[in-house]
Amino acid sequence: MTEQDTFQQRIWQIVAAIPYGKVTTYGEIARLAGSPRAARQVGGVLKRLPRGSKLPWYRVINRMGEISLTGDNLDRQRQALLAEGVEVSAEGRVSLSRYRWEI
DNA sequence: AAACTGACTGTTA
DNA sequence: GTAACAGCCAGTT
Repeated sequence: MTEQDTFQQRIWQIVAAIPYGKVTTYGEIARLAGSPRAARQVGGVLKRLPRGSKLPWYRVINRMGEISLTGDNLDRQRQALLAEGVEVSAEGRVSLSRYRWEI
């Protein structure tokens, strides 16, 4: 890692800006970061977040309005969203029309 | 340097 | 609504 403006740093900054109680998608973050085709890499950045990071990584879901994680990880993300008032089904479904972060 | 990986997405059927 | 597929590209090995 360097001191330059890396892709990872741009992702961190954008995720940090997602408002409380709102969600956005991997693809939208990629677009805001200037790499509209790098949605998959956004997931990669979040996967490798340092332990103890304060970033609201759990506000990022996929374009279908679903949590992309599975198993226990899905449940952790679901609980984090429920804790800020975002309705999430047991399967990890969120209503994008209601909770999407609009810039 | 080359190969591999995958918290994704758009298209097609 | 589903499923398969190809492209995608930063990080990791």
